[in-house]
Amino acid sequence: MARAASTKGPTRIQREKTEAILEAALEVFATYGYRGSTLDQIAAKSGISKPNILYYFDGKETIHAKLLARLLETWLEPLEHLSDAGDPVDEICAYVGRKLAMSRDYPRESRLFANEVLQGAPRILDELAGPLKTLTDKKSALIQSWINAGKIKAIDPHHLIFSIWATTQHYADFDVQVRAVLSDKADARFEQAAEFLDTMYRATLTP
Amino acid sequence: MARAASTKGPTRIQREKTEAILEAALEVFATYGYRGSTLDQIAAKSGISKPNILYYFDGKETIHAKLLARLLETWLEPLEHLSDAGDPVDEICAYVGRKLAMSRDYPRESRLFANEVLQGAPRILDELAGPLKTLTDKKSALIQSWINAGKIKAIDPHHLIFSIWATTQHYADFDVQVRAVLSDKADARFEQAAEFLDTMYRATLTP
DNA sequence: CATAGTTTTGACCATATGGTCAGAAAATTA
DNA sequence: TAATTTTCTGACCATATGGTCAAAACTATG
Repeated sequence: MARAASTKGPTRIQREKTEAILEAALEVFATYGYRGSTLDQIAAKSGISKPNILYYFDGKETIHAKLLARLLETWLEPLEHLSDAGDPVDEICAYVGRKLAMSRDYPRESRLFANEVLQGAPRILDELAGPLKTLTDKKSALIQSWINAGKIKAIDPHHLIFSIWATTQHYADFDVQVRAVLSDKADARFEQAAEFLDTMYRATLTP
Repeated sequence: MARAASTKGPTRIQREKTEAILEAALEVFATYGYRGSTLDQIAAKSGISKPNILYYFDGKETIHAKLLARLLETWLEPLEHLSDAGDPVDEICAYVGRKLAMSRDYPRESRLFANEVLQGAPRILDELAGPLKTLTDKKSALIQSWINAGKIKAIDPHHLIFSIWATTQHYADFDVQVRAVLSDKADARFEQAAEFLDTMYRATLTP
């Protein structure tokens, strides 16, 4: 079996191969979705034979589950960092910036998530209704407290968060479209987006 | 063959069956993406046997292509209606409203499009780089003229349009997530969104 | 280096899936 | 109603795909 004895951790080979498989799988799943992806594609991309992949993972489902679990760990992080330390408007704009940076630096993760949610989130519905909702409610309350204190304009906190998710993830999920429309100016899309979004959210929030 | 003689149009049966197949196919493709969908699913949902489906359409690909072609016809319509007739801010907000209404009334079409673009738009890349880019450039120029005339605040027109697409389509494409987060208040999501987006874009655009 | 443990593979299997086809059933027309 | 055309189906096929397994190849260690 691939699982090493409980006392020792995974061997070097196990770590390397497991990582190579997950790396290739992320690429494939993010591009074609769960059902559209095949073990043969992952095998080809990782350079690891299909039976060997199944030596390290129980099956296609398990690989996908592992990727999603990893993703969810880091996905909520930017929002968690939203605190009442600094100026509310700056705080929210900083969150927008972090989220946009994630679209730039981890577009595959964004697409993996988008594919999953778009298809009804069959494998992560519990996470959405649980941890995600809990965190969103908590941060919405924080935003509401800022509104009550007159520090930002009165808007619906939940929908503000939705709009931030939508506008930032758009640059990863709809990248092909963004590039097609911007064509020659596409290279600067993230800098342009950063400036536009900063302007928009400052205008929206500044009292 | 299913194709009627060139002189006569399609028969009643042809119209009905073709429509039933496309209706079922839209449902299936929007939910599972192209590769994730099967003819058997479409057959089951439409109540038309697989061989009979293939009597009306050349194959899976053709059905999908037909749906995309139809979609693109109507997809750009809301943006085309953006004119310099009324007040610029009202015009843009009206466009946001139309786009949000499409997410509410045609969520499957939105998801079909999202699935396609998310996976690299292999079948509609030409449409994006052609008609979509042309229209977007034209309307960006209109928005820029409003900026030059001092009628709205100076923002990047292309990214304004992206943000409108993102925020409105989010309510169709990420519906599961929106509902999970709003839970008991989910029923009113479109009214809430309409109000929030109107507020945000007025704040962003009003000079 | 010999042995025990780990990793890798080729061959293979069962099922799913897109698609074909000859002929039956139904509808239309003469 | 008989002939003709359109619509529909069961049986079938080729390929793709997730997964299995026995044995080979490799690695680490006493």
